[in-house]
Amino acid sequence: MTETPDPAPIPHTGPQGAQVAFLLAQLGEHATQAFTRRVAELDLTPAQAGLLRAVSLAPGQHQQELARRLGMSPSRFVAFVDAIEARGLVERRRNPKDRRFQDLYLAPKGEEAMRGLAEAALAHEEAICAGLDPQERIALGALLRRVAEAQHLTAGVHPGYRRLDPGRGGA
Amino acid sequence: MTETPDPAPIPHTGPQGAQVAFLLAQLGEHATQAFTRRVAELDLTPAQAGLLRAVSLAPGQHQQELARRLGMSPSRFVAFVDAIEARGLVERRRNPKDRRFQDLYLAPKGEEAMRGLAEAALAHEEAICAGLDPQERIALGALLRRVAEAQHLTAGVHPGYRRLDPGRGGA
DNA sequence: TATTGTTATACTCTATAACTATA
DNA sequence: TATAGTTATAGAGTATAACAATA
Repeated sequence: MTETPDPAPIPHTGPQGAQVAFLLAQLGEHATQAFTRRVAELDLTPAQAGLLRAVSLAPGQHQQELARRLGMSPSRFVAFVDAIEARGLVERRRNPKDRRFQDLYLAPKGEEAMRGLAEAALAHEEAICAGLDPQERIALGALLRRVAEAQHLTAGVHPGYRRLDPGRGGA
Repeated sequence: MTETPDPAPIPHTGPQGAQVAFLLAQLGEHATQAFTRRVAELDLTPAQAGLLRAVSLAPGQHQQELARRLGMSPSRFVAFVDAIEARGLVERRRNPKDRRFQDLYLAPKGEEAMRGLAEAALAHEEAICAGLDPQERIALGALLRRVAEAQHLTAGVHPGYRRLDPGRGGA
């Protein structure tokens, strides 16, 4: 009989050969989904949260610059910003020195959203780290930073924005 | 020219509030992409690798059972298996006791692919853990397992198979 | 002429739902 | 009648490429 001999689910990688790598992929996916649900309570997607944060960090960037950073095509970025602007979270302003540019600024409602996002991020961190004591969290953070550094992910690659690099479809 | 005032990229989460959670998301995405490129050298996608592994672990499961485990809809699973069967990696066999079932078995070329995947998984693990010494790898694995356990991810949720839970789009 | 932003078209991917065979 | 598998249709999401405005 077949009767599902082992009910253990199927990781995409052999747990024997790739323990840490698989755990990272699994937990990363989980963390991303959890964050997605959390910002959904603020009626935001992770990409929208990323844009608000980017604009908040450096107001006045123009669209193509932001699109490139978020890994979006310029054409997609237009509709993306349309929706956020329609909700009054960001403002487009023509750059007076070069009227081709549309510079983005945080609107008052956008700053309010940023405060909500900061709270959400804290709660998210707390939820993900549940089960670890403060020392362990520090140790884990340090190890993860080491790995990220070794992988040359020095700052941030904004997971979840791009689908797959078009130039990577090797072999 | 605007000259990109600060070259710092944009994480989707504030690095202040969510250090560990963000690192997990970032590294998980990175690990998944690296694995995707690696199995692409074997002309496989992560989902295909997952199916081969699932069939290898428990031969003779029928399609809907496998589809459910991999988080795919049955209809999508058909074309998915078609491609893998056409390449001679798996075999469909009608279950003689109940001819409605199509049971899946690994074909000889599929077993060969599994050996290649085992090698790839080892190399992948090594690449991801580069920069950590053996003790640190053990420590990191232990911490990650603790987190996974606390999140009730006891075994494996096969990241990268599903796009987003359809029932999760909460307000 | 070159570049930003925008729009329009086409394409890929996926799920929903109808259909066939078996029980 | 109910279930496994299959097929067909429709929908969402995306990128590529054409277009308009500004430099």
